[in-house]
Amino acid sequence: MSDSPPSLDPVQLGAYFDLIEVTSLLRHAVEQQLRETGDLSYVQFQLLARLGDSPTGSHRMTDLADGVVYSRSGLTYQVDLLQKEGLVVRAPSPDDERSITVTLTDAGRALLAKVLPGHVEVVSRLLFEPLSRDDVKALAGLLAPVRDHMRSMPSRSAAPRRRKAGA
Amino acid sequence: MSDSPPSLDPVQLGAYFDLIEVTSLLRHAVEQQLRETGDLSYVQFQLLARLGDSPTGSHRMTDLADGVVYSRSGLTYQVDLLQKEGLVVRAPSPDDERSITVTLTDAGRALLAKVLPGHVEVVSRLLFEPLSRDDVKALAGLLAPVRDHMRSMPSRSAAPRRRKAGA
DNA sequence: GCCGCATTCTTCGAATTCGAAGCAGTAGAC
DNA sequence: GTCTACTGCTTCGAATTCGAAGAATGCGGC
Repeated sequence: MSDSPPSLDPVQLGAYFDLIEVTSLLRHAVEQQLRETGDLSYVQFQLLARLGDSPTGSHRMTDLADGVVYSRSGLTYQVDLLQKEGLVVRAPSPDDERSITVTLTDAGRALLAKVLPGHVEVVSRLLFEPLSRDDVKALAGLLAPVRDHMRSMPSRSAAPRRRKAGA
Repeated sequence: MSDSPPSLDPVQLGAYFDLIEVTSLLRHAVEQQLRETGDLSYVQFQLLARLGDSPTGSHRMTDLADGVVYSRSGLTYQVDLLQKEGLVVRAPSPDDERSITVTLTDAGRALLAKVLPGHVEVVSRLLFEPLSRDDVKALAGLLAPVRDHMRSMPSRSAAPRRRKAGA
């Protein structure tokens, strides 16, 4: 029940804090750039980018929400906005009537292309400037397993149907 | 004007995406834990933690806002909430009448102590479980320079009062 | 075929978030 | 001393965010 000390290494603590701080600062900077260049929020950009990466240019709502770590209702709201701007289109999925398939339009692709260079520029300048090529490789090698680990974790309420719901 | 290619290395891209994804997932998990254990949002926890770290248990509003990368008005709102809960106290700064000094109360310290173990547990399980001790050291060594670099950057509009505001 | 349960998406209300505007207090020029 | 610009904090309105509840579809056992 208590086989771990109630605190983290100083090194761990530093890594954790820096991780949060670096990401916050990066996000903040990127957000400004996206707002200025394409009037997009960070989530909206992430959604467009994910759709643009897909071979079909489409994804289901649920997969998008999980992908960018966002609430379902929040995603509905954001896709509404994107659709109003003509950047994406909603259509019922062919194989599952419950699902909605979101697809990038040409306008969406164009806007993505318009904001990408500036986005890349900010990320390069803020995140990658102080890192050598090997540093980046090391960072990627460190983060990928963590990502996989987190994605494979039960989402903190995955098995509540386990009788009793005890503890 | 275009001395950098309009795209990132695949390795850079992977590192960037994983960074965002890892932090989003971690934040999400931590948020749930804090909400359940102490009815705190992540920002609120960060604020209490920062105050708890300070030798005096206090900080100026502005420094807190900058520290956690938050808007000034947002910070006012959050400190209001914390004060209503009796977790912090506001007082005018002795040396500068404009500044407000926020100080952690005993109740705040107690709540911090109450949520910390669970917090540490989540971070350990999600972030550090797949990383060896050396991995963590490497990660910290990679992120610290990036943090310093970002903090030293002009905040994207830092020198607009410079005549002409030219590029 | 039919019932119960899970999954998908949306609507709704409440809470949070930000930027712009406003109100002191401070500091430097003169 | 006084004027002007700047800093630190709060108020305000608008936009976003989430979770809970609701409506519709799919899936399994029988």
